[in-house]
Amino acid sequence: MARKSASGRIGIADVAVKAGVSHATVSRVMNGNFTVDPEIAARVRAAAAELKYQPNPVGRSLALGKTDTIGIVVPDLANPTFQAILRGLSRAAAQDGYRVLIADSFEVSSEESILAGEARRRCDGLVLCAPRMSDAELEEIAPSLHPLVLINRTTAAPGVPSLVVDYGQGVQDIAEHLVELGHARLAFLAGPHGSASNDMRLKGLEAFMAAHPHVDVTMLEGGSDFDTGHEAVDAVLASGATGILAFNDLVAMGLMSGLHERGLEVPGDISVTGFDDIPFARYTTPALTTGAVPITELGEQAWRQLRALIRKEGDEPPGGWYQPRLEVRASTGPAKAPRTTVHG
Amino acid sequence: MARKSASGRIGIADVAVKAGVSHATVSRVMNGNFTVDPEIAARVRAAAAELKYQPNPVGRSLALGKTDTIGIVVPDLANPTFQAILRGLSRAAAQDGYRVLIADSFEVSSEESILAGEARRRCDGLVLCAPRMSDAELEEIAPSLHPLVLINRTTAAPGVPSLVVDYGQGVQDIAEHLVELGHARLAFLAGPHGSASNDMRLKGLEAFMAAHPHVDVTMLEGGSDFDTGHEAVDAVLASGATGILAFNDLVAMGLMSGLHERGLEVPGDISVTGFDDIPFARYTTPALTTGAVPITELGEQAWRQLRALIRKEGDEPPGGWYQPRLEVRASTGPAKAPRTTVHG
DNA sequence: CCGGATCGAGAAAACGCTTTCTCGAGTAGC
DNA sequence: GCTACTCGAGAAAGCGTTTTCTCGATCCGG
Repeated sequence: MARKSASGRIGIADVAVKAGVSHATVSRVMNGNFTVDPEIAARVRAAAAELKYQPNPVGRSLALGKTDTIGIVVPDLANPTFQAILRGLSRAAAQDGYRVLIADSFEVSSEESILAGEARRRCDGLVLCAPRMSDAELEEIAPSLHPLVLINRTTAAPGVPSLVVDYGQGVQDIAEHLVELGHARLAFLAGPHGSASNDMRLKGLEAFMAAHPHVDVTMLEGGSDFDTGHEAVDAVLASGATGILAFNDLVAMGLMSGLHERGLEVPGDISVTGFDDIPFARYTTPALTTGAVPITELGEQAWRQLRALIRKEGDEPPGGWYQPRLEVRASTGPAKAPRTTVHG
Repeated sequence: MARKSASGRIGIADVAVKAGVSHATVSRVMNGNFTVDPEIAARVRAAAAELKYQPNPVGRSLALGKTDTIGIVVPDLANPTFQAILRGLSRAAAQDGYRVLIADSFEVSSEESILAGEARRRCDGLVLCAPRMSDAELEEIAPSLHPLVLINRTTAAPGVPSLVVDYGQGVQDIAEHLVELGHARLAFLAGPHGSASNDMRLKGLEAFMAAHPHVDVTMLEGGSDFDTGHEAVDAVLASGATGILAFNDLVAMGLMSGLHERGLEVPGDISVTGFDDIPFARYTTPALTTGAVPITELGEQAWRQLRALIRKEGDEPPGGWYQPRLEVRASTGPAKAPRTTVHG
């Protein structure tokens, strides 16, 4: 516990002494309570200014029962998608005087739940970003995490808004685009196992395949980063596909880089598409055709939802559903004459 | 104030009642204090488990005078360099049970100082990332921010470790590389005004120019993002330079993209270099020659420094100086026959 | 068998703040 | 001129912990 007094930092008590009033009065002045004599208020303000007094947020939080902080749990801070969400969230929250505490689970889904709980306890609310945990686990802990907003994940637990991108429709749009360009053999470079957004893409592809029985779609194992794409070159070539749907832009970039090393032309030999439309997608060579998701906006929306929950406002429509927009750039083009399997 | 009791959440008091002991004993048990009867301890633990009790971090922070949180202030969260630092910092801090609070100043240097102070008060320490504020201002507020670690910036204020990348040497290495390839006309696409790391690059170039009076170096206005590079195409071409040192990888990527649109070959017509070696640099086409900085490691080191300060250990050597490593990739090549000014 | 040392746990103070409660002083009303 | 009411500010409680203080009980040696 406590040294005799003053932990070095100056507190409300020091101001009170200097101004010759009580703590209570100082607090009242600092919080703009007008039931205090203007002359005294001025004296207090002067004392506070002179001592450069700034209220201790921890004491404040304890008394007020709020921290003016929200938490965000992401599976991988290295992923530009989550960075963008974080950015949007942070900016939006900052405008309302809230700060963001980050918790990176490093894709360890077993830790996620504890991490979320711990983060939540320090904050007034939580954003759970594409959690990898099971539906059952999510549903179980959701109530204890309230106010809670989910991104790219839904739950049966009540009162939890979800912001989700319709990846299923997105991949269908991309696949359609490739088919229109004459590609008859497609390949999908899948994302991480257990990723809900990957499942949505898979479902979308199933729908696509049902609607286009004549199109051949190969499923390939994958991941979510450059290296995944780069290492997938052999598998992609072996598939004989001429139109490749990469899990996201990162994978697509890795793949394009790998194809380039093999001397293959994009889109001359093979068309490549990404997903997300991260800022870099516009500047690859060739510029990447992708499913554009307003990622930063997603973060902003997450804050709005969370804010409504924190303030117990009911007026914010709960959750939201984002449609990716097909962004056609230079990495896709007409299919060549049907290729046979080529060994790289 | 306060409602009668229990704000919904269960507290130490509830556990105490259920276990039939005092708050104090519960606290002792939770904190592994062994001066408590094992039988009672078990009872407390059982009660705690049954109620799913988790200590309130705010109350804990107030009593302990620590928050187990550190803050980081960055000028722009959209910048991959700062993202990487954040990632390294977050990961390293997490391993020691600390969380990271982020504060994005959005390049508004006037806000930086207040932002830093506010963030600091909520945390046990602060990392100030390439602050844009003036030397005087930095030196003035530094003491009130202690424990404080600076990245890419130094200050005369005592007790403030600095982790700085030797951008000056880095650009010199890159410039040398270009000269060795036969380039006699270089151009530097500068970074943001007021950025200390830009100043360091400028100093490095001055040294280079002094050592290479026969090499022509044009200074061009710039910034730190894609668009800066993209928009600089005209200026670059007008300069007649064949070797371009972009402020960082982002600018280089934007520039390459712009050159590509103009039908110019990199490195055939013009060699382009970046700085930082962000993950994307390896995957551009052509892959980007750049000055590689161990950015994530910088974040980790920042935590080590900060931790030493927080724990009041003296054994951590204060600060550090990072040498960029020239990473030669495909975006640089032999100079063509000297070009005359070309209009794009 | 008794006194001093030991030990374990409850009571209470402290962390720094906000807010209710309380009470004295000033003011208006009759 | 005295009561009733208002207003402003100090006292104190409370937020949820940790930790010192205190004290009864146990234990040991003399």
